[in-house]
Amino acid sequence: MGPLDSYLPYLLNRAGARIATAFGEEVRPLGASLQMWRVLAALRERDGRRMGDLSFTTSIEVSTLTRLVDQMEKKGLVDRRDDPADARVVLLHVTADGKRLTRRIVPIAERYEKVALKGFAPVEAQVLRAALRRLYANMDELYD
Amino acid sequence: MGPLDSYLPYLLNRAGARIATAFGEEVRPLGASLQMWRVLAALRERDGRRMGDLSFTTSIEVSTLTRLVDQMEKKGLVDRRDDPADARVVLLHVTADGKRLTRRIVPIAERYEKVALKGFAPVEAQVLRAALRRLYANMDELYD
DNA sequence: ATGTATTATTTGTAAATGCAAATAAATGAT
DNA sequence: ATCATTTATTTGCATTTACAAATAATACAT
Repeated sequence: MGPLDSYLPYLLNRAGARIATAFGEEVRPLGASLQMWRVLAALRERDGRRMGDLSFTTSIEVSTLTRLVDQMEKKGLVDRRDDPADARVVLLHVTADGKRLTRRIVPIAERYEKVALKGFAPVEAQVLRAALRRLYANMDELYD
Repeated sequence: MGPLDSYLPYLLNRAGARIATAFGEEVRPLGASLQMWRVLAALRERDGRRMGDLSFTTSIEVSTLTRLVDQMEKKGLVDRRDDPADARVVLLHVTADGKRLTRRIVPIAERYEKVALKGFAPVEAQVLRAALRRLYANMDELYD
């Protein structure tokens, strides 16, 4: 029907990709990537999480996450520990360096939030966030 | 500050990735991918476009696009032609098969639009689209 | 208690992506 | 007219990613 830039998936991807790229460039000098930031942000909410849990909350595929965590471990940002209760499980913990890095990224993330939402009233921003959550939930229905 | 799922870039990416994946699965049986559909949709708006132009309107990186178009050409969906006015330029044209495929994908794209926006009033959908365009434009300001 | 099914993570492998360099052609300045 | 600069596309290469298979450990049923 309409032109490409009226398609929601396109608009969504385009905007998402642009923010992701810009943000990624911003945190690269700190030795991090967007995905690493996601993991750090998830661990900031709750530390010592299992891989599957992290995969779910960050929306990073588990096999991708494994390799990402490999890198983060090499950089000394996180720590894989065994779960005493279940030997299959790996619990991921932030290190002191990881926390330091997190503290440096937080203000960048906040700035990006501002730049992306420039000209949006607070209500509009909340409406947008709500819409994106709804949209995400709607896609669940396709999995039956 | 808040939890990961209050960050706009995350919400955006998560929703975008989910739609992209689902849509991709849907069109794979037809021998297409999401990105191919983007190219076809752009050519449906206007045929005989140059690579750089297509890259811009589809938001697909030029080098990625080159290889994507290689595949599409092999499948007989599009046709690379020389621009008589400028020998550097490649003009991309849809073939009859490409048009046939496009006609088969259009209804799928429309269905996805509906599924993604289920429960949204038409106004809400338009507000969302406008917000995504604005957000995309806002990111331009970072390139100075 | 033993075998089967389930769950958690990792590894193999192939495809997609993006940056930078290479190629090729046009434009503009001298 | 010739050379340097810019523009358009492609290729080289390294990184990211995802699916599926492999590995390892628990849980469940008999």
